[in-house]
Amino acid sequence: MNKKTKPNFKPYKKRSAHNYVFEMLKDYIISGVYKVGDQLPTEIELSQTLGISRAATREGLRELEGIGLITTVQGYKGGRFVNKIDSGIIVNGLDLLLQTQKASFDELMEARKAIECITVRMAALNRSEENLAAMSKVLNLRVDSKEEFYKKTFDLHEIVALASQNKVLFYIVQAIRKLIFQTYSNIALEENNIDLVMKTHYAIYSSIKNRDPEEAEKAMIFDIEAYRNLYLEVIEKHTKG
Amino acid sequence: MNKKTKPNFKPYKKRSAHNYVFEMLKDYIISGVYKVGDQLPTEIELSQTLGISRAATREGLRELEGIGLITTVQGYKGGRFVNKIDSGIIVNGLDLLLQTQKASFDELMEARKAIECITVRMAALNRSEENLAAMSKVLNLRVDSKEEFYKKTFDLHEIVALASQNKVLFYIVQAIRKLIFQTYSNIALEENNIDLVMKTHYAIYSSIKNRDPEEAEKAMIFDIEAYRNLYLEVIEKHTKG
DNA sequence: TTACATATAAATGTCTGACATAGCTATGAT
DNA sequence: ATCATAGCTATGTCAGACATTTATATGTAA
Repeated sequence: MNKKTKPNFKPYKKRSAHNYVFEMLKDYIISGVYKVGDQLPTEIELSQTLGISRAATREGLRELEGIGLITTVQGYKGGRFVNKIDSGIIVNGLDLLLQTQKASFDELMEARKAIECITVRMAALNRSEENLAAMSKVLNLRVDSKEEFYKKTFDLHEIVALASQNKVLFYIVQAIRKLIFQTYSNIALEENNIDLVMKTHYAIYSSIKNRDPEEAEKAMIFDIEAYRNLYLEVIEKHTKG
Repeated sequence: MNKKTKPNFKPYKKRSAHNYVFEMLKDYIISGVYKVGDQLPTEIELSQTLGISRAATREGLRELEGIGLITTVQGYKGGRFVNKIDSGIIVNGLDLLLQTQKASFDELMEARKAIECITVRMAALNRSEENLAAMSKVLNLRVDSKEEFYKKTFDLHEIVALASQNKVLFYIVQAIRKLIFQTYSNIALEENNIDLVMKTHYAIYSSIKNRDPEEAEKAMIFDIEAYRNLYLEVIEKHTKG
């Protein structure tokens, strides 16, 4: 038997201590033993229970923190707490990726348009009555500040994506939208722009209600391009002023 | 001034030691000071340079490992090495998300179809001559094993996504495809299936060459649904046998 | 010469135990 | 009532020793 082809038998399952902590807690969190908001055992408890030093235990916990599964809080009543697992868990990775690969604002908006358009079409075909009710409720909300209006906009798009009845698309749309708003922040809407956005949102709602994918897509395109243009205008002003 | 509204002034930027290590190295990696494959300074060097204990340094490194930026290798010629930043960096997060939210195989395939269809349409409109040449080269490759055929299939879809000229879509398509193949592994293709797939791939290539988005989308749908059906057949057999 | 065993080197991995710090809570003085 | 303070409980940090891993170099025997 050649040296090169000799199989490299490894001892049965000899993981490092820190990795053991990481994998074990990850599994517990994924399988729901620890739920959102739950506090993990303290470092000391964990290390004593597992027979692993505090240092190695902390390394495992730090890796969990890296992938976004837990949050660490120092001080009295502090500890490690299980995060909610939502689209946020891919936003950082996507951000990192697009930053290093130097993706442009236009590419991001184009991708958003492409994906959110197909999503709104599916929403028009698959929406439930509850989805409609939720959209209607959000549309009829009175808002008193721009912040509330942004929130309302975010919520509406979220329900639309949800109405597609496809979780994968839902989370991807959410992630892209979050990334756009966190990277390029919110534009300063003028009163007349608010009116325009509200009309467009109502058009999206109507066409979804009428199960009309063509119209829904048109309205969505209009909405997204309006945002894009507003953003570019603001940029324009800034670079000039 | 009320207690509740009293601003909580924090000392100017007092980060924890481990977080300092994490952020600093992250910035260096993102900005390209450390490039793909580069070895970071050893723990000891880092901790001595920064005046931070080895334990805290290791925690920061472990967090970097969590987000997928570096890989740790033990032993002689070991160390910490900078990873390639590609779609892989979001695959784990997406996997985690879909696992906990219990997204189905069908939802994943449907999302893939939706996104890869719009991507192939854009490819048909935006493809460059280089893209065509790359596709042609892959299509004409002789393959001797199923593994090589899988690789070939993967490469073709990758070039198609690239031809859309949109990095965001490219990475999202890649991430979804990787997730599908790593989760549901590869189906056992029969000889006649290979022929079918090759014909379909050629149809995708032709329609992109002809700048025909409609035909390109049709071919892509055919390709994806064929894969889906083959997979379901295999599952069927397994549950019966 | 070749194959195999062994030593070495250079990195990460682990452990212990002490002390520092953060931040909510309760207590007591004004 | 308000403010300062001490205490509690968690994480944060440190120093220093020793263990483990693994490629490479070295030596040894067939």
